[in-house]
Amino acid sequence: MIRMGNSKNIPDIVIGRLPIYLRALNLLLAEQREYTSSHELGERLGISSAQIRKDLSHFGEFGKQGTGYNIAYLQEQIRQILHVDREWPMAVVGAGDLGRALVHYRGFVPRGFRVVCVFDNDPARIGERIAGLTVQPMSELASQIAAHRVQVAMIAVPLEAAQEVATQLVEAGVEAILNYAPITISVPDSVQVQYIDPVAHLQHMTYYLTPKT
Amino acid sequence: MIRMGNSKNIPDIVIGRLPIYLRALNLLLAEQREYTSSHELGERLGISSAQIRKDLSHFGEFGKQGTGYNIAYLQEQIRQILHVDREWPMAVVGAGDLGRALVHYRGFVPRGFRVVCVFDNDPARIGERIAGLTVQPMSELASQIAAHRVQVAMIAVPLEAAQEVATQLVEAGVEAILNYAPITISVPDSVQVQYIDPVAHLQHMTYYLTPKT
DNA sequence: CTCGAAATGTGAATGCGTGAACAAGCCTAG
DNA sequence: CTAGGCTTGTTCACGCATTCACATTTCGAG
Ligand SMILES: NC(=O)c1ccc[n+]([C@@H]2O[C@H](COP(=O)([O-])OP(=O)(O)OC[C@H]3O[C@@H](n4cnc5c(N)ncnc54)[C@H](O)[C@@H]3O)[C@@H](O)[C@H]2O)c1
Ligand SMILES: NC(=O)c1ccc[n+]([C@@H]2O[C@H](COP(=O)([O-])OP(=O)(O)OC[C@H]3O[C@@H](n4cnc5c(N)ncnc54)[C@H](O)[C@@H]3O)[C@@H](O)[C@H]2O)c1
Repeated sequence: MIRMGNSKNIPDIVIGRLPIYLRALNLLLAEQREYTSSHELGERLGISSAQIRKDLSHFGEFGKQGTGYNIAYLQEQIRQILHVDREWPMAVVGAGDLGRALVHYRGFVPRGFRVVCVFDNDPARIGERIAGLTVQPMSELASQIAAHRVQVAMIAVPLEAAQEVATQLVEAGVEAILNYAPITISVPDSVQVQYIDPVAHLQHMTYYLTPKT
Repeated sequence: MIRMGNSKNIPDIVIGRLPIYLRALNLLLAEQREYTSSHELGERLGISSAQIRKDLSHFGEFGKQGTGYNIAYLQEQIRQILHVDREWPMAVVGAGDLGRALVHYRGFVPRGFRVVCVFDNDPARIGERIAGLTVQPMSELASQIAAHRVQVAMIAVPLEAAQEVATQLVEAGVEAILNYAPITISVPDSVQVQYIDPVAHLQHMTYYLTPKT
């Protein structure tokens, strides 16, 4: 059985680790390496080798006993599992400091994503050009998202506007949202949402610190 | 017993949720609300009310039966638990697109953090002023971090440079690092590390999506 | 060709986190 | 003052995730 449990219900936490494995495999490839092992990967990532083997075993048998994993092959398999063996067009809403950094970011394309449109509601910003894209008014959002077949969007507007923007994105057909505004948004269950809040991470760490001053 | 288990070993995953609770309390306060309940918080955050009550009970008894939680009081308690009832000075390394957005970001100060210095190794960038700060050369890193009593730093350099920068930060005395470069870094166990990799979040979501084209 | 070292994939055991349920306490309405 | 509804803090049971440990396979050295 080449591919067991492919359509089974894989724990979400396992899916969340696959991008980390993929990141590590990219680096190993860049180092001209051909084979690696669950032990080496675990070492680099601070994860137990048993966990890596078990995670991968949900999707098939990618390794060889005594040898380990062929890096290029495993990388390709994980890319297929995560559906990043293609390029996802993305929309960015909010062309402020963060939004502009995201549009400029060259790290998306090599990993399966490309920003294809950017929106703002500030008349002063609309029309501005960022990395080859023109900032569009919100009135263009629905039509642009449809035209570019956009399923993935990033929200980079102030928190007061985040919920409304999320609603507009969902109505336009977006199915996955990465929200940078520090607020939990409400969307239909069928829409994927992830959050990035650097302050939450910082506060998590300061719990363990003793103030110096 | 007013404060039970304060020094006990609280599960790390619980600590990770406290900033989310804090974020929600900030919003409720902004809405002029005085009391809330575990049920309301759970509703807003998509978390079960039982979990919220259990998480909080690790640190003490902050609510009143029949009434719920006083928002301002609970907020203050969580701020103390997380040690953000003060302002942590922070360093930013890397004054590129992302680093500049971080230095400009006005969301740090209201939640307990302030960027006090920023570093880069590009001669063209050194001396540049960003939001009132001057970009410093890496040779200044150790002395500046000591002078400002910096314990927390953010890494916003290309991934090739991230490990070396992390090592320098640790040597300078930094105890917590928020790493934006998409690579797992190696530091002593005594140093806290958190990662932000938007692509990892995006890839996590695309697993659940069906490509439209 | 044989042997030993290395590494996978997987059941079994352990440990941890989550949700259900409830006794006890608080507040308000009447 | 009392009754009823609401909410907390906590116990318990369940289920999920992680780690352990090993049979099995592969490779390379001698
Ligand atoms: N800058 C950072 O480093 C950083 C880091 C983490 C999180 N964030 C979060 O990201 C978001 C954006 O941050 P920023 O620093 O870029 O802010 P910003 O103020 O520079 O940019 C926000 C942009 O959103 C636009 N906007 C406002 N309301 C809008 C609406 N209803 N529809 C469309 N566009 C709208 C504004 O015109 C502005 O251009 C904020 O929620 C912030 O908390 C920022
Ligand atoms: N721009 C984004 O939206 C974004 C999003 C997520 C993650 N990231 C990550 O954040 C990091 C920075 O991204 P960016 O877009 O700002 O890149 P950038 O190239 O614009 O900026 C990087 C800066 O780091 C400086 N630098 C390089 N090597 C250094 C060293 N050894 N010491 C000190 N400074 C050094 C460079 O001079 C440059 O100014 C990258 O690792 C990137 O993958 C960026």
